[in-house]
Amino acid sequence: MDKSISYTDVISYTDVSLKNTFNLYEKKFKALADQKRLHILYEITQHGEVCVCDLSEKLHLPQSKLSYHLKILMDAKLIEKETRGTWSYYTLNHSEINHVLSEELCCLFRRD
Amino acid sequence: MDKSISYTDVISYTDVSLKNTFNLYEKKFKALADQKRLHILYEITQHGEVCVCDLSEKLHLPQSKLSYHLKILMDAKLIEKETRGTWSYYTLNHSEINHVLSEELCCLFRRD
DNA sequence: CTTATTCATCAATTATTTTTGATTAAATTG
DNA sequence: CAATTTAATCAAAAATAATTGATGAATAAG
Repeated sequence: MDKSISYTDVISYTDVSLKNTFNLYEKKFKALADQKRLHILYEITQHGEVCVCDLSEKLHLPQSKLSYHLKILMDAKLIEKETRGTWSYYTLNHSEINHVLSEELCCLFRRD
Repeated sequence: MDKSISYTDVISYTDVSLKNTFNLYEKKFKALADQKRLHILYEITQHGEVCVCDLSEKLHLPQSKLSYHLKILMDAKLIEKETRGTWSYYTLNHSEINHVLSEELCCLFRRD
């Protein structure tokens, strides 16, 4: 049994809410920390909404890879999904994106 | 020899500058995508400037780990270093930070 | 009801990032 | 100059994340 004290333990002990805050933003920035996912956000920003098949053509990526990356963006709440028929349409979660990203990133990864 | 065409190849062929843009932001968001590094930025935001030994106490992390994480923030140009004597003092690179992060993150990871 | 389409999920492999402990370098102090 | 302090770097190991190809679920269309 490992009884050593980890970074996370110490921080949670001294300041739980701060630790939760870092945790939350870590997840969001991790989702943003990938070229392919930034390209996905760019395409959604440009077109308003896109389906997986649209993205597959634009990014030259197979469907399984796109589903993987879209899930990461979804879990970080940076995008939202609406299913119509067999298609899934993805859109930006503006409030979350705009909360994190500066206005200067408008039209690249966010929309005003 | 691998002749398969990668995502990066295709994108650079069709739009070099867009690919470079994604590359640049990927690096910045990667630097932000870690609890410990967010905590480092928070401490710098709070105190204006900090040395590695300050951070070691505050975050309960060994020096080598901090140097590693500080280098990642430096490479992403999110922080700057000034060495005085045997100490290295780290400060925020406000223009870069504020270019990327929203004003709503003021006082957490940026300063206005 | 059979076939086709769209997309999510899964397990195994591969790649990347982080940690660890030690070593090195530079500046300071006695 | 020898000893100490501060911090960067390095190589090996451990931990995480991404890719791959296949399978399965849901809807639509013939």
